[in-house]
Amino acid sequence: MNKELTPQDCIFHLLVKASKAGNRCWKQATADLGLTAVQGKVLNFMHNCGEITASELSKEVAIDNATLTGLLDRLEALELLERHTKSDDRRAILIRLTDQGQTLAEELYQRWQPANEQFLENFSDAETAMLRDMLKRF
Amino acid sequence: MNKELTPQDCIFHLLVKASKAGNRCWKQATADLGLTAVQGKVLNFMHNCGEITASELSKEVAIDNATLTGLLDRLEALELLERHTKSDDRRAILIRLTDQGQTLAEELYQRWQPANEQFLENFSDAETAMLRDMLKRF
DNA sequence: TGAATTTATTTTGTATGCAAAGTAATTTTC
DNA sequence: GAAAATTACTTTGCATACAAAATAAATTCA
Repeated sequence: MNKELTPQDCIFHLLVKASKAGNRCWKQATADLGLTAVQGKVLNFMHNCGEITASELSKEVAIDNATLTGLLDRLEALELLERHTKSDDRRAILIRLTDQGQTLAEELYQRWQPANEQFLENFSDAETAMLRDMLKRF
Repeated sequence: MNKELTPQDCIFHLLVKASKAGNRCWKQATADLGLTAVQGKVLNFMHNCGEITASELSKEVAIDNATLTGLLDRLEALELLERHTKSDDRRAILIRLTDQGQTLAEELYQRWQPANEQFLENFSDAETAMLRDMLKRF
Protein backbone atom coordinates (compact mmCIF):
# COMPACT_ATOMS: atom_id res chain seq x y z
CA MET A 1 0.00 0.00 0.00
CA ASN A 2 2.68 2.51 1.04
CA LYS A 3 4.60 3.57 -1.99
CA GLU A 4 8.31 2.90 -1.60
CA LEU A 5 10.27 6.07 -0.90
CA THR A 6 13.51 6.87 -2.68
CA PRO A 7 16.02 9.66 -1.93
CA GLN A 8 14.14 11.63 -4.60
CA ASP A 9 11.27 11.80 -2.11
CA CYS A 10 13.50 13.15 0.63
CA ILE A 11 11.79 16.25 1.96
CA PHE A 12 15.12 18.02 2.37
CA HIS A 13 15.93 17.38 -1.26
CA LEU A 14 12.47 18.40 -2.45
CA LEU A 15 12.65 21.64 -0.50
CA VAL A 16 16.09 22.48 -1.86
CA LYS A 17 14.99 21.77 -5.42
CA ALA A 18 11.82 23.82 -5.06
CA SER A 19 13.65 26.72 -3.48
CA LYS A 20 16.19 26.69 -6.30
CA ALA A 21 13.34 26.77 -8.81
CA GLY A 22 11.85 29.68 -6.88
CA ASN A 23 15.12 31.56 -6.96
CA ARG A 24 15.33 31.15 -10.72
CA CYS A 25 11.80 32.48 -11.12
CA TRP A 26 12.37 35.49 -8.87
CA LYS A 27 15.74 36.15 -10.45
CA GLN A 28 14.15 36.16 -13.87
CA ALA A 29 11.32 38.43 -12.77
CA THR A 30 13.86 41.03 -11.62
CA ALA A 31 16.69 40.43 -14.06
CA ASP A 32 16.57 43.96 -15.43
CA LEU A 33 17.23 45.58 -12.06
CA GLY A 34 20.87 44.57 -11.73
CA LEU A 35 20.56 42.85 -8.38
CA THR A 36 21.02 39.29 -7.21
CA ALA A 37 17.92 37.39 -6.14
CA VAL A 38 18.86 37.74 -2.47
CA GLN A 39 19.60 41.45 -2.77
CA GLY A 40 16.20 41.92 -4.42
CA LYS A 41 14.55 39.97 -1.64
CA VAL A 42 16.12 42.16 1.03
CA LEU A 43 15.07 45.36 -0.72
CA ASN A 44 11.56 44.00 -1.18
CA PHE A 45 11.34 43.31 2.55
CA MET A 46 12.60 46.80 3.29
CA HIS A 47 10.27 48.63 0.93
CA ASN A 48 8.09 49.79 3.78
CA CYS A 49 10.13 49.47 6.93
CA GLY A 50 11.65 52.90 7.46
CA GLU A 51 14.65 52.14 9.61
CA ILE A 52 15.57 48.72 10.90
CA THR A 53 18.53 47.29 12.76
CA ALA A 54 20.72 44.68 11.16
CA SER A 55 19.62 41.95 13.54
CA GLU A 56 15.94 42.72 13.10
CA LEU A 57 16.45 42.59 9.36
CA SER A 58 18.41 39.38 9.72
CA LYS A 59 15.46 37.74 11.45
CA GLU A 60 12.94 39.21 9.04
CA VAL A 61 14.65 37.94 5.90
CA ALA A 62 16.07 34.80 7.52
CA ILE A 63 19.64 35.60 6.58
CA ASP A 64 22.45 34.99 9.03
CA ASN A 65 24.06 38.07 10.56
CA ALA A 66 27.44 37.06 9.20
CA THR A 67 26.00 36.79 5.71
CA LEU A 68 24.07 40.01 6.04
CA THR A 69 27.21 42.04 6.76
CA GLY A 70 28.62 41.43 3.28
CA LEU A 71 25.25 41.77 1.63
CA LEU A 72 24.74 45.18 3.24
CA ASP A 73 28.27 46.18 2.22
CA ARG A 74 27.36 45.57 -1.41
CA LEU A 75 24.01 47.32 -1.23
CA GLU A 76 25.70 50.25 0.48
CA ALA A 77 28.36 50.36 -2.24
CA LEU A 78 25.51 50.55 -4.77
CA GLU A 79 24.20 53.52 -2.76
CA LEU A 80 20.91 51.76 -2.16
CA LEU A 81 21.11 52.04 1.61
CA GLU A 82 23.02 53.71 4.43
CA ARG A 83 24.21 52.42 7.77
CA HIS A 84 24.04 54.56 10.89
CA THR A 85 24.89 53.78 14.47
CA LYS A 86 21.81 53.66 16.64
CA SER A 87 21.98 56.59 19.03
CA ASP A 88 20.68 54.82 22.12
CA ASP A 89 22.61 51.58 21.54
CA ARG A 90 25.94 52.06 19.90
CA ARG A 91 26.35 48.35 19.25
CA ALA A 92 23.44 48.35 16.84
CA ILE A 93 23.41 49.48 13.21
CA LEU A 94 20.38 51.20 11.76
CA ILE A 95 19.77 50.60 8.09
CA ARG A 96 17.88 53.09 5.96
CA LEU A 97 17.17 52.99 2.24
CA THR A 98 18.43 55.89 0.15
CA ASP A 99 15.98 57.53 -2.27
CA GLN A 100 17.41 55.36 -5.02
CA GLY A 101 17.05 52.31 -2.81
CA GLN A 102 13.48 53.25 -1.93
CA THR A 103 12.56 53.61 -5.59
CA LEU A 104 14.05 50.23 -6.39
CA ALA A 105 12.40 48.63 -3.36
CA GLU A 106 9.01 49.86 -4.53
CA GLU A 107 9.61 48.46 -7.98
CA LEU A 108 10.52 45.12 -6.43
CA TYR A 109 7.46 45.24 -4.23
CA GLN A 110 5.29 45.68 -7.32
CA ARG A 111 6.75 42.50 -8.74
CA TRP A 112 6.74 39.94 -5.98
CA GLN A 113 3.06 39.07 -6.02
CA PRO A 114 2.80 38.66 -9.80
CA ALA A 115 5.96 36.54 -9.70
CA ASN A 116 4.36 34.40 -7.00
CA GLU A 117 1.26 33.98 -9.11
CA GLN A 118 3.25 32.93 -12.12
CA PHE A 119 5.32 30.49 -10.09
CA LEU A 120 2.13 29.03 -8.63
CA GLU A 121 0.07 29.08 -11.81
CA ASN A 122 -0.48 25.33 -11.74
CA PHE A 123 -1.82 25.43 -8.22
CA SER A 124 -5.36 26.24 -7.19
CA ASP A 125 -5.98 28.94 -4.62
CA ALA A 126 -6.73 26.27 -2.05
CA GLU A 127 -3.50 24.42 -2.83
CA THR A 128 -1.51 27.62 -2.69
CA ALA A 129 -2.95 28.50 0.70
CA MET A 130 -2.27 25.01 1.98
CA LEU A 131 1.30 25.05 0.70
CA ARG A 132 2.02 28.42 2.32
CA ASP A 133 0.55 27.23 5.60
CA MET A 134 2.54 24.02 5.58
CA LEU A 135 5.80 25.78 4.77
CA LYS A 136 5.23 28.20 7.65
CA ARG A 137 4.99 25.29 10.06
CA PHE A 138 8.66 24.36 9.74
CA MET B 1 -12.12 38.08 2.24
CA ASN B 2 -8.65 37.54 0.80
CA LYS B 3 -6.10 37.87 3.55
CA GLU B 4 -3.57 40.56 2.77
CA LEU B 5 -0.25 39.13 1.66
CA THR B 6 3.06 40.42 3.00
CA PRO B 7 6.59 39.60 1.82
CA GLN B 8 6.59 37.01 4.62
CA ASP B 9 4.05 35.11 2.51
CA CYS B 10 6.28 35.19 -0.55
CA ILE B 11 6.54 31.64 -1.79
CA PHE B 12 10.20 32.12 -2.69
CA HIS B 13 10.93 33.27 0.82
CA LEU B 14 8.89 30.46 2.40
CA LEU B 15 10.70 27.86 0.31
CA VAL B 16 14.12 29.25 1.19
CA LYS B 17 13.27 29.33 4.89
CA ALA B 18 11.88 25.80 4.84
CA SER B 19 14.84 24.44 2.93
CA LYS B 20 17.22 26.07 5.38
CA ALA B 21 15.30 24.45 8.23
CA GLY B 22 15.54 21.14 6.40
CA ASN B 23 19.28 21.53 5.98
CA ARG B 24 19.70 22.16 9.68
CA CYS B 25 17.69 19.04 10.49
CA TRP B 26 19.62 16.83 8.08
CA LYS B 27 22.91 18.33 9.17
CA GLN B 28 22.08 17.55 12.77
CA ALA B 29 20.99 14.01 11.96
CA THR B 30 24.40 13.34 10.40
CA ALA B 31 26.62 15.60 12.46
CA ASP B 32 28.77 12.73 13.70
CA LEU B 33 29.82 11.65 10.23
CA GLY B 34 32.10 14.58 9.46
CA LEU B 35 30.42 15.65 6.24
CA THR B 36 28.56 18.75 5.15
CA ALA B 37 24.82 18.42 4.56
CA VAL B 38 25.31 18.52 0.80
CA GLN B 39 28.10 15.95 0.85
CA GLY B 40 25.87 13.67 2.91
CA LYS B 41 23.07 14.17 0.46
CA VAL B 42 25.25 13.18 -2.48
CA LEU B 43 26.50 10.05 -0.73
CA ASN B 44 22.97 9.13 0.24
CA PHE B 45 21.90 9.38 -3.38
CA MET B 46 24.86 7.25 -4.41
CA HIS B 47 24.35 4.52 -1.84
CA ASN B 48 22.92 2.18 -4.42
CA CYS B 49 23.96 3.47 -7.79
CA GLY B 50 27.12 1.54 -8.64
CA GLU B 51 28.80 3.81 -11.12
CA ILE B 52 27.37 7.05 -12.39
CA THR B 53 28.67 9.84 -14.59
CA ALA B 54 29.12 13.31 -13.20
CA SER B 55 26.34 14.77 -15.32
CA GLU B 56 23.88 12.03 -14.41
CA LEU B 57 24.70 12.62 -10.76
CA SER B 58 24.38 16.36 -11.28
CA LYS B 59 20.81 15.90 -12.53
CA GLU B 60 19.96 13.34 -9.87
CA VAL B 61 20.99 15.51 -6.94
CA ALA B 62 20.11 18.82 -8.61
CA ILE B 63 23.55 20.28 -8.18
CA ASP B 64 25.12 22.31 -10.94
CA ASN B 65 28.02 20.69 -12.80
CA ALA B 66 30.31 23.54 -11.83
CA THR B 67 29.44 23.07 -8.19
CA LEU B 68 29.73 19.32 -8.40
CA THR B 69 33.33 19.45 -9.59
CA GLY B 70 34.56 20.94 -6.33
CA LEU B 71 32.26 18.77 -4.26
CA LEU B 72 33.64 15.63 -5.91
CA ASP B 73 37.19 16.94 -5.41
CA ARG B 74 36.57 17.09 -1.67
CA LEU B 75 34.88 13.69 -1.45
CA GLU B 76 37.72 12.24 -3.47
CA ALA B 77 40.27 13.83 -1.13
CA LEU B 78 38.41 12.14 1.74
CA GLU B 79 38.85 8.87 -0.19
CA LEU B 80 35.11 8.33 -0.27
CA LEU B 81 34.95 8.05 -4.06
CA GLU B 82 37.09 7.68 -7.15
CA ARG B 83 36.86 9.26 -10.58
CA HIS B 84 37.58 7.27 -13.73
CA THR B 85 37.34 8.23 -17.35
CA LYS B 86 34.52 6.42 -19.08
CA SER B 87 36.06 4.03 -21.58
CA ASP B 88 33.57 4.54 -24.42
CA ASP B 89 33.31 8.31 -23.98
CA ARG B 90 36.49 9.93 -22.80
CA ARG B 91 34.73 13.22 -22.08
CA ALA B 92 32.71 11.63 -19.33
CA ILE B 93 33.80 10.88 -15.77
CA LEU B 94 32.56 7.80 -13.98
CA ILE B 95 32.19 8.12 -10.25
CA ARG B 96 32.42 5.10 -7.99
CA LEU B 97 32.28 4.94 -4.20
CA THR B 98 35.24 3.44 -2.39
CA ASP B 99 34.55 0.80 0.25
CA GLN B 100 34.76 3.51 2.87
CA GLY B 101 32.42 5.67 0.83
CA GLN B 102 29.99 2.78 0.41
CA THR B 103 29.93 2.14 4.14
CA LEU B 104 29.25 5.78 4.85
CA ALA B 105 26.61 5.96 2.12
CA GLU B 106 24.76 3.05 3.67
CA GLU B 107 24.87 4.68 7.07
CA LEU B 108 23.44 7.86 5.53
CA TYR B 109 20.79 5.87 3.74
CA GLN B 110 19.70 4.39 7.06
CA ARG B 111 19.18 7.88 8.40
CA TRP B 112 17.33 9.82 5.79
CA GLN B 113 13.88 8.38 6.32
CA PRO B 114 13.92 8.73 10.11
CA ALA B 115 15.19 12.29 9.68
CA ASN B 116 12.31 12.97 7.29
CA GLU B 117 9.84 11.59 9.80
CA GLN B 118 11.22 13.74 12.56
CA PHE B 119 11.19 16.82 10.38
CA LEU B 120 7.60 16.09 9.41
CA GLU B 121 6.38 14.98 12.82
CA ASN B 122 3.72 17.69 12.98
CA PHE B 123 2.28 16.67 9.63
CA SER B 124 -0.23 13.93 9.04
CA ASP B 125 0.53 11.26 6.46
CA ALA B 126 -1.96 12.88 4.11
CA GLU B 127 -0.36 16.29 4.55
CA THR B 128 3.10 14.84 4.02
CA ALA B 129 2.04 13.15 0.81
CA MET B 130 0.37 16.33 -0.41
CA LEU B 131 3.42 18.42 0.41
CA ARG B 132 5.76 16.05 -1.41
CA ASP B 133 3.47 16.02 -4.44
CA MET B 134 3.19 19.78 -4.54
CA LEU B 135 6.94 20.28 -4.22
CA LYS B 136 7.53 17.88 -7.09
CA ARG B 137 5.35 19.99 -9.34
CA PHE B 138 7.78 22.92 -9.45
C1' DT C 1 31.28 50.05 41.17
C1' DG C 2 33.65 46.51 38.77
C1' DA C 3 33.80 41.84 36.95
C1' DA C 4 31.09 38.55 34.35
C1' DT C 5 27.72 37.91 31.01
C1' DT C 6 25.04 39.05 27.19
C1' DT C 7 24.04 41.33 22.84
C1' DA C 8 25.10 43.40 18.08
C1' DT C 9 27.94 43.24 14.51
C1' DT C 10 32.10 42.05 11.95
C1' DT C 11 35.79 38.99 10.49
C1' DT C 12 37.70 34.66 8.93
C1' DG C 13 37.58 30.42 6.71
C1' DT C 14 35.42 26.89 4.13
C1' DA C 15 31.56 25.18 1.31
C1' DT C 16 28.03 25.66 -1.90
C1' DG C 17 25.45 28.08 -6.10
C1' DC C 18 25.71 29.57 -10.46
C1' DA C 19 26.90 32.32 -14.80
C1' DA C 20 30.30 32.44 -18.20
C1' DA C 21 34.35 31.08 -20.42
C1' DG C 22 37.69 27.37 -21.41
C1' DT C 23 39.15 22.55 -22.85
C1' DA C 24 38.75 18.31 -24.86
C1' DA C 25 36.19 14.65 -26.97
C1' DT C 26 32.10 13.25 -29.74
C1' DT C 27 28.54 13.84 -33.09
C1' DT C 28 26.40 16.17 -36.91
C1' DT C 29 26.33 18.09 -41.38
C1' DC C 30 27.24 18.92 -45.83
C1' DG D 1 36.08 13.45 -44.08
C1' DA D 2 36.75 18.02 -42.26
C1' DA D 3 34.38 22.06 -40.38
C1' DA D 4 30.60 23.18 -37.26
C1' DA D 5 27.90 22.15 -33.53
C1' DT D 6 27.18 19.64 -29.35
C1' DT D 7 28.37 17.43 -25.06
C1' DA D 8 31.03 16.60 -20.60
C1' DC D 9 33.59 18.50 -17.48
C1' DT D 10 36.66 22.13 -15.33
C1' DT D 11 37.97 26.80 -14.20
C1' DT D 12 37.13 31.45 -12.77
C1' DG D 13 34.86 34.93 -10.38
C1' DC D 14 31.53 36.60 -7.45
C1' DA D 15 27.64 35.97 -4.16
C1' DT D 16 25.55 33.64 -0.51
C1' DA D 17 25.48 30.24 3.86
C1' DC D 18 27.12 29.50 8.10
C1' DA D 19 30.26 28.05 12.11
C1' DA D 20 33.54 30.06 15.07
C1' DA D 21 36.24 33.63 16.82
C1' DA D 22 36.90 38.62 17.47
C1' DT D 23 35.34 43.33 18.86
C1' DA D 24 32.83 46.56 21.18
C1' DA D 25 29.00 48.19 23.81
C1' DA D 26 25.30 47.32 27.12
C1' DT D 27 23.47 44.78 30.98
C1' DT D 28 23.54 41.92 35.07
C1' DC D 29 25.05 40.86 39.47
C1' DA D 30 27.64 40.36 43.39
